[in-house]
Amino acid sequence: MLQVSYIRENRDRVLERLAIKNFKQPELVDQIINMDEDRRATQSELDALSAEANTAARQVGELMRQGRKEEAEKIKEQSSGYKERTRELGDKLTAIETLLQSELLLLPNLPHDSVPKGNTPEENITVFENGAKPQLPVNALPHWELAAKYDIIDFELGNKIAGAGFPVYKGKGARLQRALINFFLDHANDAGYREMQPPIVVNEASGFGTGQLPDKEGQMYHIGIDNLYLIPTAEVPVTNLYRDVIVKEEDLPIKNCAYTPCFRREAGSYGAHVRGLNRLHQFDKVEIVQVTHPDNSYKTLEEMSSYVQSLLKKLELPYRVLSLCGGDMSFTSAKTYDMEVWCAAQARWLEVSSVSNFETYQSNRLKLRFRGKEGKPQLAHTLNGSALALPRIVASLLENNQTDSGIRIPAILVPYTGFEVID
RNA sequence: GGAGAGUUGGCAGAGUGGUCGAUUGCGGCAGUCUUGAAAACUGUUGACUGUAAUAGGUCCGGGGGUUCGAAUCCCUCACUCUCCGCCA
Repeated sequence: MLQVSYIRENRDRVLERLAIKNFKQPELVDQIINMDEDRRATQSELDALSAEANTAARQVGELMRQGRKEEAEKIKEQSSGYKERTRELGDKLTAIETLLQSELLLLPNLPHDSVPKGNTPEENITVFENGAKPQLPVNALPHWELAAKYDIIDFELGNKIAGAGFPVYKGKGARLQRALINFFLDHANDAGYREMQPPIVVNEASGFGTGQLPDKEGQMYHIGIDNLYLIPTAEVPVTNLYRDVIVKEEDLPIKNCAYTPCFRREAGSYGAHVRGLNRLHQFDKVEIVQVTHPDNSYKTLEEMSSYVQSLLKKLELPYRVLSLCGGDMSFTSAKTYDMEVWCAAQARWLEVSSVSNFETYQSNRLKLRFRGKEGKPQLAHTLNGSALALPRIVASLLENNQTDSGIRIPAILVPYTGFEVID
């Protein structure tokens, strides 16, 4: 959520940046500014009235103490009207504030100056590409067929016990999952990220804190009886650890990592692009999250991007890095890099990580602040990224590394899997 | 699932209708002392809103009520803890 004070003081810049994001309702900006003016006027009116009422009440107390009952009674009578008038003004103020809040929630984050213009994925800019695409034999198989051939991932069984999008990993397939999780966690720890193991359900307040609620309610699995949500990403519980927190400036940056399963309803998805592991309702992911000083967040974004790339290099996967254009970035992000791996048999790039700087957009909602040596608490910046999401990494490993004698496991993973080939 | 207790500032913990945004202790910060540190002593120390700066206003789990006046009384919701039961 953007800060009203910032919008008020930087109207033209806000409009200009929103245009980069292809925002369709620029008129909201002026509406918000006007509403805020109205809010402040009403607030000061109410404040003045409350001050009067407070003074009168204090006088009554003072007179009673002195035993001057009659005078006290007189002021009491005069004061009886305050209640209704403050209530009226208070109701008006609440109404304005509620409306203002709901309009503020409609404004996306402002894209950083370095974010390219554009509305569609085609307009994203490839900033880096690494690794050669493997040349596969003509009889190469897509990963879902490889999964069946080697009996390592069973979509049918998952279908039977849960539903589509909930695969069962078997034997070496299951061990590969476990190996990847440990590989990712170990490297994140080495890179200074403190491991957390959060709940995989969250309450409503947490859903609001990171912005999944109210707008993405339908994307999460909801446990109605207890009013809890299955997390769509570890970002939600981990970032919410710092909700309503004022940290010390010297404790920044805070670096956390977490492995969790992730649950997404993916309502409305269909077609060949969601086959096999390409899109699932439940998948595993290691997430990295940072809370930084505003001065350092863009340097941190580059570091996180490099870190994710280092994992892809170690896994020997061909990948590219995209700088997302304004129109393709998520609502809450100020700048995003997507990492995509090449899946040779499908001949497609698949997104395996998205690294974003949210600047103060999340922290404003979360009330996540830091306090320096002097001065008032100010909002910190938050960033997060996948490091990494498993299914598409597995898809890419299976497709790219298929040979006549089985699927080759990259050397870095062998200590984790305990085997070199899936056959 | 049954019964009970509780929710106050970074933490602990007072406060049961009127100078209470809140006693006190710890912690933090600054100073005195010291070569330096510790100890001791002194002072200081919540957030939000608002103003050019003052002032003013709001906040004692959330919401509502009673009252001239509510942290304090009433209603309601949420959450936490303890004991019993069940159980990985």
